[in-house]
Amino acid sequence: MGHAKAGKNGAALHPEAVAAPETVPLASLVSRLGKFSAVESGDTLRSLVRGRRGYDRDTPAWAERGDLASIVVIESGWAYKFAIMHDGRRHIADFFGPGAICNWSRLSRFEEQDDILFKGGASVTLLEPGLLDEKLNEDASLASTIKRHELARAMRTTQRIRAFISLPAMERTLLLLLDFADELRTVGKAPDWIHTPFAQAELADMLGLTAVHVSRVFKKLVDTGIIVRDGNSVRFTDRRRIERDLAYRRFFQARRSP
Amino acid sequence: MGHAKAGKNGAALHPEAVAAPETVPLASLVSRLGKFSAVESGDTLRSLVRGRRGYDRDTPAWAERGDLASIVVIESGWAYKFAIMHDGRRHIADFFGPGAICNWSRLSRFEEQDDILFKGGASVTLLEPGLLDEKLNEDASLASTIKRHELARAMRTTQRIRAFISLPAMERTLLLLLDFADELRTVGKAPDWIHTPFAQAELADMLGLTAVHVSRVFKKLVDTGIIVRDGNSVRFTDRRRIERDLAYRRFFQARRSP
DNA sequence: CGACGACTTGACATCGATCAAGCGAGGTGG
DNA sequence: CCACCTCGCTTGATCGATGTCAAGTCGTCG
Repeated sequence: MGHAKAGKNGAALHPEAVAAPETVPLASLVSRLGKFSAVESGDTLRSLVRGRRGYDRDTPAWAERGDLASIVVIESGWAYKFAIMHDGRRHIADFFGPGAICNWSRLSRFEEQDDILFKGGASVTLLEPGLLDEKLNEDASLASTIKRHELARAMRTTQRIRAFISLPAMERTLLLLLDFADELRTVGKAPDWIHTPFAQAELADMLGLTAVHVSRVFKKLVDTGIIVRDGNSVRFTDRRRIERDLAYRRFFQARRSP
Repeated sequence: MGHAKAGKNGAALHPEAVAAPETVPLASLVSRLGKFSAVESGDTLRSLVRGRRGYDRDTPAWAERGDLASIVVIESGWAYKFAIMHDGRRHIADFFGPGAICNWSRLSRFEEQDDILFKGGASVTLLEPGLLDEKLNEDASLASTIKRHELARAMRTTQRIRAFISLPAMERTLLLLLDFADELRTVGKAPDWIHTPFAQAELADMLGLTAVHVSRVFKKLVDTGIIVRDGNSVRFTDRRRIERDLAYRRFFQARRSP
């Protein structure tokens, strides 16, 4: 992941990371929510749009400076939530793929004071927080859909945290890759090839490892035939088996066509 | 902690762990909430009590079997939330001291399917979930108090998770001890001596370490003069310094008397 | 007294971090 | 267009941190 072939802003060179700017806003989010409800919620949500924004290079947004006053929804590309620790290390607590809501949750409405970094090539839609709350109070079906979506994220995070605290590096890394695949599945892609624009140093800050060790873990995973790499992307040779071995629980199931 | 001197059910021998059975129910919880609001909420809460229960030895409660259908509030003693991982290891995700609500949160209302273990000597009060929701909808001030209390817990957990993923064993352990002190502070104790009934094997399952290594870490902390031990209890020689070094954030402040 | 559980300690193996060097692709400036 | 720089990744050598296995101590409980 983040291999040199993809360039400095890896995502910018990949079609799925720059496709969105001309599409209808919130397409990714609406597609995600469709996995949790048959009700079409696009029009309601689109009435809350306050603006859009694209990032051609990695761009941090600082909570303190009010950069995150609007609700941010990823249209395309990726972002992550991070914090600097007392020893100077950066910890990345969560990541966001297309359709994810970065800085709002009805489950835990308190201020997460974490900052967010938008990866180069990402584009986002901004929503009005007050209006969203209002809509959700009116529209119980939409509220319940969003709640189930948030719930799935929360449970996936719980599963990941458990692994990152207790398991060795290889299993942590595999589980993170499975989470990436899960995140991609949310927007209808059930990709063999898992692609994200994250650099190994960023993976390290998610995993609680060093970048050097992440590199070695990937090498070992390739050498033992567990994954195949092509530039920025990764493929499991037998994903089912890995999921079984790790007791991995999927939270974003592909939905039968209605 | 959990040193042999305290016996098999460590907590049972310590006065603060067996004091409650004859006191008014929910005394610990009400005392905690007093840190977040000047409003006295004892009578309202006590109207929800469905029963009480004491544990003379370590007792697991299985979510699957419906053992946790009521809301469980610790009167005295300790408990923790745990799950068994795919490799057979046990992970302990959170712990509960006197006054804590074990299996309910308004912030994240979804089912945490974790099981709970009540340490020997613990006694708990059971509340009616439906009634609590009802009360909170009626009583905005109580709802806001409880919400702030839950918020403090959530933020403390976030801080702990970060440390447990990224930091080495010694710092993890220190932070866990500070969290124990924080939990004790919630019920008005601002103890020099931090006392919990947890065994080293349990600390290990919280920290993502082995019991043997926890033992060595404690030895090193004593040898370097950072902590002093007396049987089951621990005291920091300079807590302020440790809190500063770890950038530890307290969430349960001692409240000025009103 | 004997069994047991929790903790301790030592020897050793493995995992992961650190430091340092090198490589290849892009980007930049001459 | 080429020379050079930077960035992300790789690799090797080495060190420290942590896990594993095994033996031993010390209380408690029956």
